[in-house]
Amino acid sequence: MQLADKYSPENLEQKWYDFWIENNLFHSEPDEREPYTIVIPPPNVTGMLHMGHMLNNTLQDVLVRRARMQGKNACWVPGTDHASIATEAKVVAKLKAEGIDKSTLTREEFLAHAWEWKEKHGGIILQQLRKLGASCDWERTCFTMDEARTAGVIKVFVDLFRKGRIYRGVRMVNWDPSALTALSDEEVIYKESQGKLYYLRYMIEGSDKYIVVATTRPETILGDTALCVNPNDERYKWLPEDARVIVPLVGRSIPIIRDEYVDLEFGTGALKVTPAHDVNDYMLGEKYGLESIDIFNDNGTINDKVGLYVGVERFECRRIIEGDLTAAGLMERVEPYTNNVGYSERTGVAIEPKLSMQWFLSMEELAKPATKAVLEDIIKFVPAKYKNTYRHWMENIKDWCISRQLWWGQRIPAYYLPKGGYVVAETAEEALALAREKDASLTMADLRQDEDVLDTWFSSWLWPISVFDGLRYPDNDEIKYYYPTNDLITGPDIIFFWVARMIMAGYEYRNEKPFGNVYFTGIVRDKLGRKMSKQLGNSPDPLDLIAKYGADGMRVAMLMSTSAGNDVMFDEGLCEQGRNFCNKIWNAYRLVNMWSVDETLPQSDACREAIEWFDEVMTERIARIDDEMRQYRISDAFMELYRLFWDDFSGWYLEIIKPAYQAPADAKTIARTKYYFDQLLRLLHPFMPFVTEEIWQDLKPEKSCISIVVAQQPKSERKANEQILARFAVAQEVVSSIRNIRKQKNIAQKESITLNYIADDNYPLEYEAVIAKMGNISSITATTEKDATAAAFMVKTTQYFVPMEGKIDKEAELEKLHADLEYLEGFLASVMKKLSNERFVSSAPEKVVANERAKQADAEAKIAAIKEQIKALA
RNA sequence: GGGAGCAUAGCUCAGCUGGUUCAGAGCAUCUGCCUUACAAGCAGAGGGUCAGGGGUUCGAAUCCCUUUGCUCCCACCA
Repeated sequence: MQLADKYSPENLEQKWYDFWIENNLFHSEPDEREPYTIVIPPPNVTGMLHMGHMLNNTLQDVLVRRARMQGKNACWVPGTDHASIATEAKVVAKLKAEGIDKSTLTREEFLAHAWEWKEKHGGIILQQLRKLGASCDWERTCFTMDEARTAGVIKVFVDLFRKGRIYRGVRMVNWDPSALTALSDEEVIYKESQGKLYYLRYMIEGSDKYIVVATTRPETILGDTALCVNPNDERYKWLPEDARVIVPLVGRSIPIIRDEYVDLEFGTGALKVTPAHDVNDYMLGEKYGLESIDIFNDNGTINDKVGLYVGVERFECRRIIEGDLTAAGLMERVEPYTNNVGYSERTGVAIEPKLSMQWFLSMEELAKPATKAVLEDIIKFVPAKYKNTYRHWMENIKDWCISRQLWWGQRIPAYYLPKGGYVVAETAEEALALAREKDASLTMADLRQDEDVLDTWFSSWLWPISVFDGLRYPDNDEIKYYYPTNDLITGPDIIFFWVARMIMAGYEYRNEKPFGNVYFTGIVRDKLGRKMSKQLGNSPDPLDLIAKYGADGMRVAMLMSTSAGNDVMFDEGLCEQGRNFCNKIWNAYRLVNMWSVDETLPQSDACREAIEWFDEVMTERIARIDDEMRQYRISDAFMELYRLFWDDFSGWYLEIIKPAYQAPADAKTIARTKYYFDQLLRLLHPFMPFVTEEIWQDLKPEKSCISIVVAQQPKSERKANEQILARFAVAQEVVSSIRNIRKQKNIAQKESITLNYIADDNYPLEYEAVIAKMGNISSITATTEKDATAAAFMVKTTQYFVPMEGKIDKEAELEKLHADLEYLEGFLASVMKKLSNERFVSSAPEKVVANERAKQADAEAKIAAIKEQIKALA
């Protein structure tokens, strides 16, 4: 077969992906084999593939493909997340662009638009994953809002409600005035923001004195219902016990309360209390029975409760009120101020703390087994440092606000009764039955279902169970077989949103961990260390990169730059390196493929030696790669393979066995070489699926096996022979020294040379044939004579001479020898210093001391040899 | 404010149980090669006070303390 001299992934990747799908190689059904399961972190249904997905899914695919090749029943379940708030925002924006306002639509009409949007844009991301080579079981594709998943969610809600874990109540929540919904604490991002600190005058009722209060939010004075000072504050001791102040502009009279909550150091030591719009003020309000005045509409404009600034947007109001306060002489001063402001994770607008009626899930009990599982390594975190983060959050866990004032999502299965009260049930029929227990006259028309939907994460947290329909059918064969899953690959940014909650759900609904290991990836950054973002425009389109460098090249780029938990500094150069590696593999195959085989040709010594050595290399590296993979040191494992293929196999092994131009190779060597190639391809396949399949199919090492996808990984079943490896390393060093001499003396590789050496019993010269081949040496001879006219070098304690026929520069040679001598004497001195230290010899382990003695002997031998060489030259 | 982590070659990082894998890899750089698999290649070279200081130890990149600089998470005093 004629192969192009450049590897071109374009057509071939699609060809093999189709081949894998046609042959159903990624599909899994429960059987007698050991299962290996990964559930994908479901991307947003309308999302687009970005670099983070590439990293995450490359890693998952490596693990899944490897497990599959280790004889496990590998199952990677793909799917998407309905992403309640993000998707709804997109649909609202799209409708707006078409001139349709969401508020003019009924719930049903809106949902029809949303589903239409989902059908059109949904799942594109899953198509994109195929380009990467992801070996997902596509038949199992799930959606967090499909029928089975929704049924599971509703069942869980009802169950938790009946267990008393879900409750409804008015609480201070994070309100998103843009999405018009409550958010959980985790969906609020705090950022430092430049603002102002306003010092306002609150006139004391019936007096011309006033108290100055510092606030960052002057517009909230509309909702002030008290002023608070610290009881220990000397500055306010003069205030009468029952003093009251007048809220500026508003004119409302409010009490002064005294509480140690107020920080004496901050501002003026006086705090305005707005129970409806600040979490801490809310607690003060509860404590002192203060009135709570909600001054905002849901969209963040001022409502008509107070009668001022009605309909004005909150930030606009702040600007206006600053002027009005100043005009009224109630503004003491304004200072620039930096403070932390919470923003909505999804819409980016400033969060408004707001009192509202929401559904909550009580977390304390759920957290207990989940905390234990991670702390005791029943679930292993990689890297382990995230255990601390997890523990801290779990031990201070707060109740989860699970209701959202949205339409896109699972509607809360609570039904309100006409005369107050409500029932919770999986279906309207069951709800009616329950309602009738309270009032037999009720009909379906009397029930009004809660308008809210559930937080997206309330479906995602069930994902490892729900993808196997283990909530509706807890005893089904699939869940029993695939659960718990093995590895979860995700980012640390969703450790609370998702990971922790899945663990809680796992214990609550399966009484078992949802996964055995969690591998946390880092964030993909650009090479300057900046987070990739649309705004910065520093995020390359992964599909463009795949088109340019091939999926394998892209995967290599991700693999080379990632270690668990560390951010990835992405550089397009890495893709290039990945592509080059594909090309290297490709060309190595071209080489092996082009040799003709002569069945009668005996195996040369060089070939025999190379095979003896490479057997040990493979044995050793396979063990090392296994070990690294076991520790999830995926990047290191890959790098090990990269060097094995490039340096050891291509750079040494193939060069040694390579026949002269157009000369045939012996059958034995070729067979072994193809065997190595097969083994290497299998090792590489999980990392680089396409190029390995392309070559493997041509190599056809195993006729009965349809694809490398389902071929088995090589195993390391014995210990590598260290002696062979060490002795070959000596030979390599000899070759390398010869290359140096060639370079120094300007002797071309084509020009053959001779080599003499002084035999050394400690290090007998081995792999002579390899040295001869690689060094292009016509004869290697043992002598006892030093050769002053030769270029000399030393490996271990053996001296080598390359005869130069007088081309030697004596002075330069001597200079070099003296430099070596000086170095060795210094080295020996440091060794001797250690060995003459009584305490070192007595307290260091025997092995270490013995090693120092060996170093001493070596150095002494070398020094003696160099001194003789100097004598011979002089 | 609380917690975690990081600092090793120009860049990205290994270095796991203190001691021959101890100062390493890949990339980049420089030099020489268009050598019949691959210039997307080959061969070679340079480059580091292991952030600073102190301690423990026979011995420290590695353990402890400290200073400095950076990152992340949590909390959210208006």
